[in-house]
Amino acid sequence: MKLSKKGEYALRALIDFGIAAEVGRDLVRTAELAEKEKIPVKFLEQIVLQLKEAGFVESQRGKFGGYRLARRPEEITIGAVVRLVDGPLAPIGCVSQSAYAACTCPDEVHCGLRMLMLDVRNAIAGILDRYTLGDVVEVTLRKLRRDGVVPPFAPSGYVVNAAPRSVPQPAAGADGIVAQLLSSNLD
Amino acid sequence: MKLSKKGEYALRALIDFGIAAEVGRDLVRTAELAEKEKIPVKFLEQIVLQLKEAGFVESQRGKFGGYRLARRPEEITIGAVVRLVDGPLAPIGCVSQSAYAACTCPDEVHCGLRMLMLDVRNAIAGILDRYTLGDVVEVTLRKLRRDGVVPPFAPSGYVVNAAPRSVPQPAAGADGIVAQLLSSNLD
DNA sequence: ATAAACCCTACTGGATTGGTCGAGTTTAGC
DNA sequence: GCTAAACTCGACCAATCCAGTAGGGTTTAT
Repeated sequence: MKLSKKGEYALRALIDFGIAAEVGRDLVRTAELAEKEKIPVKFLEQIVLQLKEAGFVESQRGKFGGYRLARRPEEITIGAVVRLVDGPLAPIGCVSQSAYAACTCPDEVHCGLRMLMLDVRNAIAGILDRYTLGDVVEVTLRKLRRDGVVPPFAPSGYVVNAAPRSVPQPAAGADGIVAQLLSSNLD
Repeated sequence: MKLSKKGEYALRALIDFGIAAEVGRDLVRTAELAEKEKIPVKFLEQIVLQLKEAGFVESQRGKFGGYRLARRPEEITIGAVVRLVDGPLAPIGCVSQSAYAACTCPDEVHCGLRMLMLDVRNAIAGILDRYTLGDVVEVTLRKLRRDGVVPPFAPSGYVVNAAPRSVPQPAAGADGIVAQLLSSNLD
């Protein structure tokens, strides 16, 4: 049930673009991002390019160019990014919503395994399609602020406890760690 | 977030062994199972052998031999089987309980992505470690019975609505499809 | 003009997947 | 004890995917 390195890098990159935006930084260069995230530059370039083609990110070419988010972070779900880079979320083709494929089993209708895997796929999608880049950026920034750490990509003169963020709506029915971090004001 | 073919076949095989046991059939031959499930025989042999080494299944060698479950179906969680065949459930090493591996990201403590992936891994494990082979067999048999289909591996003379099953305890807090199927007496 | 950035395509070594093949070894029944 | 039917074991294999490398080409600010 793995997320590929590519998928991980894509998400890390987007999160960093989100943090940069939040912190008042416009463009971020791939070289800079690669160094910070310890990702091979040329590999990251490919990934970010794919993110651009998909409309998650936009670029400024030429000297002093770079990348930035093309949409508001709350409009980018994690699920959409993972599907783009790693394909369907479902563990098995016969329960995929976005890319159904009949399985080889002789009796799909009575297949208990299929029901179970449907639960798994719904659980995964329930999280990944519910939370957005905005949520993850928010969680990350909160943790950084709590520890008094200056966020990456902050322009010089950035003050750590600058903007007290508006508390976002916790996702209904969610009881995971992210939901807790988002709904509580502590930690 | 895929389950491998091997993992799928392993589960399908175990479910069939479970059904066979439930239906009064002792040993099942790999050839028979392979044909029913449309799995290449030699591939299935390898898989079943691995299931035997792990103690899920036991064999009777020689003519008229075959395989059967080595434990009660309620004692075999789906998660244990998937871990055996496909490795850790966690989408990413740094949130794996059974096989933690530090990720390459520079700041694991403040990583929002990690929190999110921890939620995902908990959601997956919450399902796969909660439900057992017994649950899946039960769901499958119920659906078959509802439609008046005679289960596979039933010995001749098997009566479809034979044993009214005891209603198992629905897993607390679970709200997936499997939980519903297990807790309701209809459908 | 030049340097610094993004853009694009091709390639590649290693691992994994999803098997196949060919022989053992064990056992039931004649 | 012979034989057929089953499990057991190890090697092999083609294709695909993964995780990058490599090497330019194009655009833009100064």
